[in-house]
Amino acid sequence: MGSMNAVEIEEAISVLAERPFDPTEFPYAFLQAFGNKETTLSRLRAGNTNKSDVGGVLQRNNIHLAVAPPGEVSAKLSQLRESPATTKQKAKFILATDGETLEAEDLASGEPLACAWDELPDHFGFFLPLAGITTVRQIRENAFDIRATSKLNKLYVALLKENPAWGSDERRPDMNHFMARLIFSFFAEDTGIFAESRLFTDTVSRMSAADSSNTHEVIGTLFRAMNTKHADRENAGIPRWAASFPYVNGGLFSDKVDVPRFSRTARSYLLQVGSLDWKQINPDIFGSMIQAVADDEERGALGMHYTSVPNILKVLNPLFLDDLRAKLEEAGDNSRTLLNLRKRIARIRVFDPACGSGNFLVIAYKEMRAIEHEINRRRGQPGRPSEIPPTNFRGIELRGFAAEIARLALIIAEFQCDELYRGQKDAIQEFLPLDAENWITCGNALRLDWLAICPRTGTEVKLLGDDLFNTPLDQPEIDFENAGGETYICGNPPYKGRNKKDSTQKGDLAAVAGPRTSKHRTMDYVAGWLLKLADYISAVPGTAGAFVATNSVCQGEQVPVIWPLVYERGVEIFFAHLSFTWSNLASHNAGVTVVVIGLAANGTRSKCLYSGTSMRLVASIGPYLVPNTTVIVKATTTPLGPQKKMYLGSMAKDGGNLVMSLKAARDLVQNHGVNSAFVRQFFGSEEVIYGKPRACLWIDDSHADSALKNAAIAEIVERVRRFRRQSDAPSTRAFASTPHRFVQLSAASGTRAIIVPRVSSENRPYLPVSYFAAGPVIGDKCYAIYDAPLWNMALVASRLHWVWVGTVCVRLEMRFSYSNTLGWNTFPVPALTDQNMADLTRCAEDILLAREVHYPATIADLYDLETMPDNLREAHERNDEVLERIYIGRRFRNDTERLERLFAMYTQMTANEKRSSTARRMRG
DNA sequence: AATCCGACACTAT
DNA sequence: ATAGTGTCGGATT
Repeated sequence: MGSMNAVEIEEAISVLAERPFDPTEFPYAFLQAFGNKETTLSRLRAGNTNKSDVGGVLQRNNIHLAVAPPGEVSAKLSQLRESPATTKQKAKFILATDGETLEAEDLASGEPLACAWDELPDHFGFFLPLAGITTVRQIRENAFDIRATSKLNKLYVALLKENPAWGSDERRPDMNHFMARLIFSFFAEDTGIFAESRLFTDTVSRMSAADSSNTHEVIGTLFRAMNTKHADRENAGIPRWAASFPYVNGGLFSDKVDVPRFSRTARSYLLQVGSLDWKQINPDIFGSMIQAVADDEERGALGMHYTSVPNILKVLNPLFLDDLRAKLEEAGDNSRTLLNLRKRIARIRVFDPACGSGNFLVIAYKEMRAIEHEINRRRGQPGRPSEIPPTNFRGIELRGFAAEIARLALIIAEFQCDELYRGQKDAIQEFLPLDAENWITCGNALRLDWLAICPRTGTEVKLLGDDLFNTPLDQPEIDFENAGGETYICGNPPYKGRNKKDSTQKGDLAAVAGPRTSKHRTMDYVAGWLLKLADYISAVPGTAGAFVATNSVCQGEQVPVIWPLVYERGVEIFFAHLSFTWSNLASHNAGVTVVVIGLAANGTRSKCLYSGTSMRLVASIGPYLVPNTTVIVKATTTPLGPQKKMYLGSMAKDGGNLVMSLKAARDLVQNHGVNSAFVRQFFGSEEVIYGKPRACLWIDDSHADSALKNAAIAEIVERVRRFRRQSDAPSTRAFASTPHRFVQLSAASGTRAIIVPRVSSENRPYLPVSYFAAGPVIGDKCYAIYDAPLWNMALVASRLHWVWVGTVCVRLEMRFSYSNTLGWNTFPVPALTDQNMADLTRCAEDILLAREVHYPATIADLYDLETMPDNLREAHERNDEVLERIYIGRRFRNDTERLERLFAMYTQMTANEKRSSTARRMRG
């Protein structure tokens, strides 16, 4: 099976449906459209793999399809359904067609499909499981949006090819604006906004020459007409054939913008896009798909950056929609209460300072219209004009095309809601001309003053440009009539981790956070939005906001950097969704793990913690998204308690040269005369967890000269030198002069070591930890405690430590990512008596002995939740029992209690630390 | 001089 | 192809 994405499949099916029906070739062409390779098809043709018993084509585990004699499609489908081969070969679909009609069935769900042959492209989504695309239901329900995206993309590319200058930075906005006008025109001609159906497409088709030479002039004339009031058209020289186009204006048609020249291909794509049924557009989904069209880098993943509505509602519902719905519920049929609620809704502003193509805004708008409609229905006023002004939905977006689409998406959403709740006639009547205001700002949200875009509400004075905390570089001059009311800020801003920001993004973050902390470089890019949100909330009382963010803003080193700055504004977390994966339509869903964080002024909202579908009320939510504690844990280089010092292993930075497989090392010694004294076992995380060491070259400076006399060693070392010299990082280049050794020899070593892998699976009930005698090289994917009493290992292996590290250290997606400074040194351990240490040492020994029994089982084997041996489980239970008795004199009831105790102890121990260091300073 | 992170990056199945 | 689970080394303190 190929790896075509939905957009590519749509294209292939469209091509198939446009060609004359070929009964012999159809089954193969169909399979090809879903990504089957030529070799697969030729084997089916030859009959080797064709299992059909009704004269069709049956691909195992896939589809049984057959061509029917004219008019006998239903009969053929029955035949396919009843065929024993269909069941035996586990076909997922059956399909029959005679080239006039087509019938099919999804055998798993029983869902039928019947359509005319040439409508097949409208239903391609039905068959997507054939291409391995099964997970996302939305894609099937939004076949139109994918088709439109695919065709617009072709048009966009063809236009850029014909007008290379339009791809430049200066002209790109014109190009984007042009595309937005086109999309609007297609929508308008299919929804009755234009006087006749297909008016735009037909006019272009009729008036422009087939050789495409004057297509741009025709379109330009139509756009000009739409920007000219009827009374002025004669003076403006608008020709008669453009007369039936309405006056649209709004921001959309007001500026004078050229039309790009069309090639023949571009013209034909234009007409194809126009022939789609734009009534079916879903502005939220379409927008997030189409925005990739104008993005050179993203175009490869066209249509794949769709964000699901349920995920967006994870932000909007707890932020304010749930409350509105609850108020609606309470109001019942009380006309007066309902009226007040309607007035309240009409004054709510929703502001997304990272709005992309506007899907948060569109969904918020639609949900609010639904509530308003229900109010009107209960008050006996169905079909009443909406009081919710689209100008209350504001956004900032950096990418020009996305910003254009966001504006358009809101316009379309408004029309569709009017049509749904008030009927087509009213919707059309009041639709034009469009409002002139542009309430989506194209710009850099971290550089703009949010108060200028979404000013304080109520009767206060205008606050344009009054930014309390920063001096913006660029201020849009927006002065909306201010309705008064609540403001809700929402969105899914971009994430860029510590090492992934480009220089512009670093600058943006420095502008926001630089004045307040020198550590802004460690913050994720998304933190800039969180800080500006906190600023806005403190400046405009009553505001609440929620963003989707990478979960690492609530973990590890970022917590002590970001959250004090939020709290310092008098702002707190009032709801949060714990980590979940943010999925899109990309086939290899490089998922990112996110949280949703809701912020509001201290004490203004009750606190809700969401996890999956469950929700619980809590007293407070801390920056680790843990209930009832707002403690922040800071990395420290020395242990807080009695635990011994833990060191990071040695870092290779060798371009994969010094470290090698055992086999390669053996080959060096046996066949290339390498002295075995220079070869040592090497352990990283994986090597520890799976008990499979690798090898590395380990050459002391004093032996470097003699080692390099060996040709094989010299060659390896030369490759290391080259790799380091070519590195972008100065910290690596600096070690190009000592290529025979690791860049960093761990600060310590010893005869025995307790080893802790850095990254490990979240599916184990205890952190992996191992114990080695001297000899192997410990790589930087491990930490080590050298020559320490074994009770240190008892701590690492405890459930208490699992809970602590899982909370305060960062995670890679959901994996544990261990840290000495953040997780080990900060781990609150009470003072230990000699007896305590002896007991814990015994527990650690028992754990090692329990593992020993199962030799050669690895840590991965032993700590698999399903198959963990009883004796090992018992050894850990005893370890936890002994340790927890030291903490509180009994076992903890659960992990929540463990965490609460640990945070309480941490607070106490760090307070003592502060006091004693102050005392030391005073004495000194 | 030491370490934290990854709108990830692999491998195994 | 996707479920499962940690490499690797740049950028930062």
